[in-house]
Amino acid sequence: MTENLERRNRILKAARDIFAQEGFRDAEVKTIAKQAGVGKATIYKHFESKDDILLKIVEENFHALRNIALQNLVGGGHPFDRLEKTCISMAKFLSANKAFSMVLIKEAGEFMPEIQNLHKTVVQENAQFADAFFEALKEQNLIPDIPNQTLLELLMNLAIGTIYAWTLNEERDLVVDVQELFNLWRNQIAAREALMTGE
Amino acid sequence: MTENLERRNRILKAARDIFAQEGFRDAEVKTIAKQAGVGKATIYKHFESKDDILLKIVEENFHALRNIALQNLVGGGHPFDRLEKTCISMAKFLSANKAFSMVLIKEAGEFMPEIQNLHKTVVQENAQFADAFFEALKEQNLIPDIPNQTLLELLMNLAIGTIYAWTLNEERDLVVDVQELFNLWRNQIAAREALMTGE
Amino acid sequence: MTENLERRNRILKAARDIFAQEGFRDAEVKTIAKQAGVGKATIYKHFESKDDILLKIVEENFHALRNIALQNLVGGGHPFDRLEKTCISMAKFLSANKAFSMVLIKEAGEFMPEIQNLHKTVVQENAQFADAFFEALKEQNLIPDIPNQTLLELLMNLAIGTIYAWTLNEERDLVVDVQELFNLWRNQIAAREALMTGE
Amino acid sequence: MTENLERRNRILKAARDIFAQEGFRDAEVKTIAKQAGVGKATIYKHFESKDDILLKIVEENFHALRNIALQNLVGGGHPFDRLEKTCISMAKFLSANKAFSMVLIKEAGEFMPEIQNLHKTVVQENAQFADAFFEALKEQNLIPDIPNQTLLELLMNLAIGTIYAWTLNEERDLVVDVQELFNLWRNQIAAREALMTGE
DNA sequence: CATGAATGAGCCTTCATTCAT
DNA sequence: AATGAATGAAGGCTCATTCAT
Repeated sequence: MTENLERRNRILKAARDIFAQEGFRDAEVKTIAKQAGVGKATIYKHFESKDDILLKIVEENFHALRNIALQNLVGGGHPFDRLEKTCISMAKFLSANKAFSMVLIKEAGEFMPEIQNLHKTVVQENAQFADAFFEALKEQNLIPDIPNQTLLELLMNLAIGTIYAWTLNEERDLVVDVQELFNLWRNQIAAREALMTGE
Repeated sequence: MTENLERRNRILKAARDIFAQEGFRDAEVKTIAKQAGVGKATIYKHFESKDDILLKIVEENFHALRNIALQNLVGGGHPFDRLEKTCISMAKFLSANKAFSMVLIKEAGEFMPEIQNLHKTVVQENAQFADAFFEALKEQNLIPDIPNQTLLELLMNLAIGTIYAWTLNEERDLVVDVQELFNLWRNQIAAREALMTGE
Repeated sequence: MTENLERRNRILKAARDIFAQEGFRDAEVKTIAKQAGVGKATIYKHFESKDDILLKIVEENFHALRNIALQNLVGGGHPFDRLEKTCISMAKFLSANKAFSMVLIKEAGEFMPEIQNLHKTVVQENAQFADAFFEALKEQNLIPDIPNQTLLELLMNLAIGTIYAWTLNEERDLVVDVQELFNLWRNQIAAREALMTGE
Repeated sequence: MTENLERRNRILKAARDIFAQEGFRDAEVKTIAKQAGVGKATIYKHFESKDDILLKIVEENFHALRNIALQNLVGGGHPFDRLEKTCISMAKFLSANKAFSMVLIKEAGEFMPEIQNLHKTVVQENAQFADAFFEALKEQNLIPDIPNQTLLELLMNLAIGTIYAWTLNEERDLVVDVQELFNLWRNQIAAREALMTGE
């Protein structure tokens, strides 16, 4: 049974890689099978169709990514630190699953309604969660006093853009990029603090 | 001959729309031909292959986009205003050519090495140009004193993320989004100015 | 256009032959295409699917067969002679279209509900027609005074059995077989006449 | 060992039913295995291939059918009565094994040369046997004085047609149909006797 | 010259058969 | 010894591309 699971994971991994390299449409089931070291028919024992493989990849990784976000955000400590820790953790996950990230960016929202729904759901969930979070940060003047929705979109767009650029560039390191973003942010905050108090 | 050109443009426009709606791989040449009001074979009189159509779409729009950027950046006025004007102009172009934008986001970097090269070229060109630009802005403390390369990447990522989100969301208005971004920026700068001078 | 029709008929003929030789399920579209001298895709320009080809073969030949029956039955002359002429004509048609006959016998009633419906329709139509016909024959004592339905089934079964045996045997000649059947019948009638009148 | 035999019979029965319902080509080995309550591999312990199952089904039932024919024909009593008893017995066997009958009618002569050979063998055997039989009937004027070969074919065709129609029609009862055929025959003979003697 | 009919390479998926447990 | 998971050959159908009209 664990043998079975291991095989399933090999297929998923192979599919992620192939989808990431060649795109979903261009990827052939035959290639995935070869890369996974299984026969073509075996794939259809584990998944209903080629579409189903993509769906499962997105679903399972989305699930993992959401768990990472939730676990890091709800911890103790300063909200800003928690945000940083969360983003770094997510960046690490995406970095460790670059193939998934590429698939997500490439095929998201275009291929299957299921993926679109997933996307919307996650955005909504995060939106609600982020609301309370932003307020806490604003109280300490750590972020500008602009509408939470605007802030979320701003951060999301920056995040998506950063991830998108990273998927296109072999030499980029997403975790470093994110870390530098926070460093920059901290510096800006510190500079402002200095302006307000120092003078 | 002008008849010919008009036909070619009809094909390009149709292809942009179909590619944007269905994705490059799912789009059928037959559909493009029907939408363009020409026969399938006519398409092959103007383009070498289906791939070639995509390439030409990206090339020509990239060219137009670059021209917009150059024309706006090199003008007179305050560098920050020029940046804003440039971004707004580019947003308007992308907004007016949403199909192209969607195609670019969806297929960029994945499909053909040619597109990747285009992308890199444009980034490099802009990098060199931006260098002088950023320095001017920094001199007036309009942007933080961080490496130009970092700044460029930051802005590019934010831009790409904003565009990406816009392509996925029917209700978004890219020009408005970009304008708000600059408004926010101006407000932040103003707030800091107040801090420095007001006290 | 007539070119198109001729191509369609070539495909139908090829399909009939291949279906007759190898059975519907074992027959490959590729083989039919090769035999018809067209490409595989051309077949799908004329027919929706492999199933559709079979359906069309049966429909069109059923139609022709029904016309033959109707045209011969309604003519003038003695009812018995008309019956004989009709059966002989049908036998000639089946004989000239042995591939169709084999397909009909092999796949009838098993493969598609459409074919079953066709069969029922034809039987019902013939049943109504036959009713009047049998009565005329009975009045002259040319057939036994048993229910028409029974008579029809008897004849139908004999016909089907004769055709079935013919499809399995390369050396048989259906027209000769049917002719002999009628000769035998006439002899029997004559013998009975002799008995009744002669003595 | 008897355990083994019982298993084999379960497989044969299941195969008969599935073949009858879905046709040989459409029937899946998996389905047969499930219906028989055994694993797929077990089937291949008992039979060489899917084809082999069909062959064995036909062979064994043909054997049984031939035994029924021989046992009833060689008994005492009037030849005509023996013929009737034989046909009724065979009809009963076919009726009790409708699945086999359907398989036989559907796949006979088309699928495997082996089945064709079986068919020919049985026909020839019956032909020789029938020869003596017909002569006896002719002596009593119970059948017309036409060549035995013709008579046999006539009867065979009628039999095959009757069976064929029965396999296509859920509501038919083969035994009743055959019985009525003989009743009709007897009535006709009686009527002729009356003509000859009555006058 | 513009066209759409023709084409075959190629894809996803199925299923008879094998083999490791 | 019985099994079902694994497999690859094969088949129906599609679509980018060509070509005859």
